[in-house]
Formats: sequence, C-alpha cells, structure tokens
Amino acid sequence: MHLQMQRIQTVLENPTIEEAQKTIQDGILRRRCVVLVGNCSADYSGRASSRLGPGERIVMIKTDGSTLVHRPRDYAPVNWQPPGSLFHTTIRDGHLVLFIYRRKDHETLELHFGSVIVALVLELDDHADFSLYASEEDMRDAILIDPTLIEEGFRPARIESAVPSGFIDILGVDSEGRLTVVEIKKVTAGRNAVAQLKRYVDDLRVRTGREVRGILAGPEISKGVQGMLATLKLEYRLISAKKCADVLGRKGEKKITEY
Amino acid sequence: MHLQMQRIQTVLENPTIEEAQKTIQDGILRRRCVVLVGNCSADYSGRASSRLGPGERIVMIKTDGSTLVHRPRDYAPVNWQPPGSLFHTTIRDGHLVLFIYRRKDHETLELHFGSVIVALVLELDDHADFSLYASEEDMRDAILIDPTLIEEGFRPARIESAVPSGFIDILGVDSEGRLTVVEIKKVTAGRNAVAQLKRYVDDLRVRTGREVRGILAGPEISKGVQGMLATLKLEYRLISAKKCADVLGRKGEKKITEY
DNA sequence: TAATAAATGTCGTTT
DNA sequence: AAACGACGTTTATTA
Repeated sequence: MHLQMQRIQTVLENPTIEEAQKTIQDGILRRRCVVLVGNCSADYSGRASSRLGPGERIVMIKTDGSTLVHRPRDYAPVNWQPPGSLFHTTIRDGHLVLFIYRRKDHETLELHFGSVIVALVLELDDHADFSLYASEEDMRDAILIDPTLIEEGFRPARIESAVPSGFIDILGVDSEGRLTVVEIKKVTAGRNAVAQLKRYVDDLRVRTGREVRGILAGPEISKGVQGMLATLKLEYRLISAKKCADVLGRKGEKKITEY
Repeated sequence: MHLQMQRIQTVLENPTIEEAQKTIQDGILRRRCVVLVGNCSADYSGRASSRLGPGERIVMIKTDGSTLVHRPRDYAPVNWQPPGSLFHTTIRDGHLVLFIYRRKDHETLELHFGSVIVALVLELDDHADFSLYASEEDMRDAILIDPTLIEEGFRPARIESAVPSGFIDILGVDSEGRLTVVEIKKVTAGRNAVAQLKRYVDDLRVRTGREVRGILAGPEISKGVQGMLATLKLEYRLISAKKCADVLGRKGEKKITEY
C-alpha cells in the first residue's frame, strides 16, 4: 500500500459569488488549475474586439496563466488568453468579474459571472513526455507506397532484408541502379542509428562488392549527427509523420472507393 | 421571481472507475458536456501518431462530439478530436477506457484513466451571439492611417462628408484621380448598405458631373449582395477587424516609442 | 528580437 | 470534393 500526500482538490457546487471569488482568487495565486462553470459574458479587446453575451460556459485557467473560455460546442475556445497572462478578480454588482490581461498586444479579456455552477481548484501532477510520430511500420508502408518520399527514381526491392549485423528496413535501387539501404527512425535519429546504417552498408559492400548508398530516413536527427553522416558518406532524408500519414491516408481512401 | 427548471448537473468527487464510467457514458449519450479530471494516458493515431504517458489532466467532451485533453499548462490541448467524433467507453483492467473515433482521416484517440479526481456532466444553456469586430471608427482610422487597405494609390480627402442622402464615411481620390466614396461596415454588409452607397455615389455624380467610384469596405457581405454590387457597378473591399487592429496597433506602438 | 515555416492546424467560402 | 485564404491563428526555429 502506498502512502500518498493528500492533495486538496477544491470542488464547489453552486457556490455563492463570494465563495467562488475567494476560492478561485486563492487558486490562481497558488498557481493551481482553475475550472469555472457558470453563466458568464465575455468581452475581448486587443488585436481585435469581440463581445459574447451571457451564457453557460466552461472556463479553464491553467498554471502558466493561459485561459480558455469554452462554449458547450465547438473545438476551439470562443475566447482565450495565451500563457503569461495576468489576473485580477473582483465582485461588482453581485457579479464575479475576471480581468485577464496580456501585456503583449495590450490584450484584455473580461469575464462577468452572474452565477457559478461548479468551481474547481486542482493541483495536477503531470510531467509525462509527449511524443508525436508515425510508427516505423507506418513509415515503411508509406515509403513503399510512395518511394519518392526517399527520392525521385528510388525503387524499393526488399524489406527486412537480413545481413550479418541485422535487418535492413528497406533495400532498394536508386535512379542510377545503385544499391540503396534505407534505415527508418520514427523518432529523432542519434549516433547509434547512423552506426547501425553504416554497418548495414558495409555488410552489403562486402557481400556484393558494389557501391552501396545509405539513407537515414526520419522526422529529425540529433545535433551533430549531420557531421557524422557526412564523414561516413551517408545521407539523411527528412520524412515527417504528417507526410507518411498523408500517403497512408490516401491509400486508405483508395481502398474504400476501389471496391 | 423566476421559476426555473432545475437542471441536474452531476458532480462526482473521487468516484470509483465504475461510477465514473457509468456517469460519463450516460452523459455522452444524452449529449451533455462532460468534464473528466484524473490520471490518464493518451494515444492518438490518424493523420499522425502520438503517445502521452500517465499524468493528471482535464478532459472535456462537448455536445458536438469535439474532445479536448488539456495538461495543467499550455494554451493548446495536448490531444484532441474535432466535432463529429464517436465515443465508446469501457472498463479494462480496472481502467476507464475512452475510445474517441473520427471517420474522416480514420483518427482514433484512446484515453486510459487509472483514477478519476472529478467527473462533471453538465447541461449548459448557451445560445448567445458572438461578434468579432473592430468599431467603425477604428476601421475608419485604420484606413486613414493606411489607405492601401482600400487599394494601392487611394488617397483619403474628407471624412463625414455631407451629401443630400447622408454622410460619406470617407471621400477620396483613387490612383487615377477618380472621386471615390468609401462606405464602411463593421459587420456583414447587406442590401441596405449597398443602397446607401449607391445614393452617395449618385449624389456626388449629380453634384460634380464627374465619374464616381463606390467602394463598400467591411469584414463580410451578405449572400447575394455580390450580384447587387456588380449590377450597380459598385465594388467591395474586404477589411477584417484583424487588419484594422494591426494598423492601429502599429500606430499605438509608435506612440509609445515616439516620446 | 524579428522573420520564417509548420501545424493532427481549424474553419470558412468558392470552384 | 478540392482548393484557397483567413485566423485575436499558435508554435517553434532561425537569422
């Protein structure tokens, strides 16, 4: 059984305006996440101007000062303020008033709450890494479908081709008939990826006695790897997750319309 | 005193996974707004792929099927699904699992909640109009500061110029010396705005005996007004609130640095 | 700090 | 359905 520091997550249901003001004021000061659900109007002035009459919405204030006003529908917030904004809360005419100010562009967002349905003050623990990528298999499929992702004239021949030092992702021939090894990395490629590719190329040179090109394909390479590639006479081809998804998406659509 | 239908806004604090699942399942089915705060991981696959390890986040599911996963910081959601998405909730290995699927682009977002801190099911009433604009005076000022907003070579001469049928917003001369009437509309311009402009142009033609151009300037024109403009040989120039704010902002910055 | 390019861009309108 | 442009675009990278 784990011992765990009990964090206090404030949850107010149908609080008075005074309760709500005190609670969120404190929450903002302590750099907590604040969620306010209630009837409010919103006025923005800055790069443009906007006015939104009263209605029930969800307002989110984050630890970095970013603020979002969400209506019950639509992906995008109807009003917002980017990170680094400054806050002032007060009560005027029985309404909870929130000023959210951004120095850059002198932007102000003013929210007037006539009533609060729910107020949350949350201490959230979130330090996980976020990674965005196409899977290595996705990328391989994309290259097989559209070899120009590697270069014009590239013709893939084999996948998972076995050589002494491992399995070559894609083995093909370039526009001038040269054997070409493609090593795919779905995330940032480092020195070990380059070393791997070098071993494959060397293995094939020994086996065939022919010239062999080595191409590292992926969304990004680490700092300094560019020089290592040049030294080893290997090449790099940028392939983004988006490009691969595009190619695979097109294929997917075709599948549907073909039958 | 108003009688008001009491809407039930569900608020669960530290619910069990089972309670949470039942509640949000029902909420989604009834097309309510659902807010889930808790420890979850997120996996996305579609136009790209992404993986986010466990951490405490705020998930918002809206009535139109749009879904947002927000970390404690940053303006943008870390994961999302646009409107029109389909939902499936289940419990697996003691985790609350949410599948959010979007037909277009075959996109899937999968959320695994290990624990739920707060679950809200909200029936929000929000039908207010949202208007984004620059004031007509702002727009006039912007055009006077940067007449190329109307067109290259336009030179404003007078504002609020009186003619029999009213006051001309901006009267000027185009690059070829032709008298040019600018009628500003801060919101969508309809048939009456065009009629107004036509009267101004006719008034000036009678008074001066010269050729007169008429330009309607604003963020948008109503359906069908394009044809009316063509018939009357009047023109339309799109001027957005943003453009005006940009011009005025530049002026504002100048003001600061000038002194 | 300013300019440039990418984004799971989104969201309209027009062709 | 595809193409084009605007957005309070936001965001990160580079000069």
